[in-house]
Amino acid sequence: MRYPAEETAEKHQRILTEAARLFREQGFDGVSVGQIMKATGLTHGPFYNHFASKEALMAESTRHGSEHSRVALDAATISPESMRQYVRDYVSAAHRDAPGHGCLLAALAGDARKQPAVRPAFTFHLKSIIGKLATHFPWQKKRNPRQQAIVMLSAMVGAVALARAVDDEAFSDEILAAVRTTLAPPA
Amino acid sequence: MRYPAEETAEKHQRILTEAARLFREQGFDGVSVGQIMKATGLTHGPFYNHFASKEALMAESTRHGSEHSRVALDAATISPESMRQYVRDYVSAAHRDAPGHGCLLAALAGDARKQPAVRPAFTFHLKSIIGKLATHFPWQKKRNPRQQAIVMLSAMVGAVALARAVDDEAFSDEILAAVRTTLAPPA
DNA sequence: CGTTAAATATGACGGTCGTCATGTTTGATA
DNA sequence: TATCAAACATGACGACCGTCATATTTAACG
Repeated sequence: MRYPAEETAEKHQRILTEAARLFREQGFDGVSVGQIMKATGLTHGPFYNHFASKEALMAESTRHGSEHSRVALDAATISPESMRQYVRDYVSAAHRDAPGHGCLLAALAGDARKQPAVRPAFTFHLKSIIGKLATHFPWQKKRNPRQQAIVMLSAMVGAVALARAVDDEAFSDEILAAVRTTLAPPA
Repeated sequence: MRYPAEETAEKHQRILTEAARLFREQGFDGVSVGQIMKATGLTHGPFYNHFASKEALMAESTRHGSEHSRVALDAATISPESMRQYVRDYVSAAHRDAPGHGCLLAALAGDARKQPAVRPAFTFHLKSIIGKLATHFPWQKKRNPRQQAIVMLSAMVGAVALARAVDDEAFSDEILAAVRTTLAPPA
């Protein structure tokens, strides 16, 4: 049956949203097309009415997630304190425990290396985040804000990735606390 | 044919070594048992004469790679300058371009999260590296060496992971240079 | 209003993977 | 020396995956 254009567009967005979540939770290879379609309430068949291939979906869902994340960071640029809070929230147990709703960079850096189709979107996203951090974070030393932003974001991404990989909750918390208090000590 | 015990032990080690390399290059899910056996010069059959399952191999190859890496870091603890050089070599283009011969943490952090069997070895390795860094790196400020070590290693791992994921060599180099010169500026 | 084609469900095909079964060879052991 | 079983090669089985084929329904369009 042919469906109204509005419903079709909604389903398209739902596929993108569910894919972005599942990919961050389980990795690109850890999720099948069928699982994604089931998560949207459809069967596996109509997938190719919406996307050319799984690769194309990976790329597009990365762009989709990137846009969402960049909007969130933009909201934090309104004040120095909200920028510090952004960093604290990033390097937090809540973010560690919700990869499906968290940052692309921390969840998919390892996968992006092996997926040529997603690397352009991943690269664009990383450049964008670094640029915003360099411009809006309240740096103590005024020299080399871009270099400081790169180091800070590397530590943020590394800390969350390691905290997620570790099998010892106290140790995981220690990693997050160390990086969090170093980068953005509480007021 | 039954083979001499010595040759069998050699093959066992070769499987471990090749698996550790391939897993770091392509991820746990990106390498099949058959590929690993082929890399050792055997067919897929005898795999189960050496390991109980692919999961068991993942865990054991992680322990194997961990031991290798810890020996390399121990060699660097002989002097403050060699510790700084260790950090410079870690955050380098050479390391970025050779994941198969590089650090477990940067190559497999994302995969370890999804593989319960490898998380104990991964956790042990991370704790070990942090402990050695905290003890032997020539910190400027004498306070909280462990916290500084955690932040430093997070930035190292994050920088290499991001530099590998990015589709722009100049940008990738910039990430490495920023973190390298911040953490261990050349003498 | 009649025609077209888009979106869907069901099902199937080829490939890959982890694992196991089987037969064979031969070092190790008693 | 005779027996045992470990290590190997070949092959197969069942499951899953990405993709495509087909038929059906019906919104959209001329």
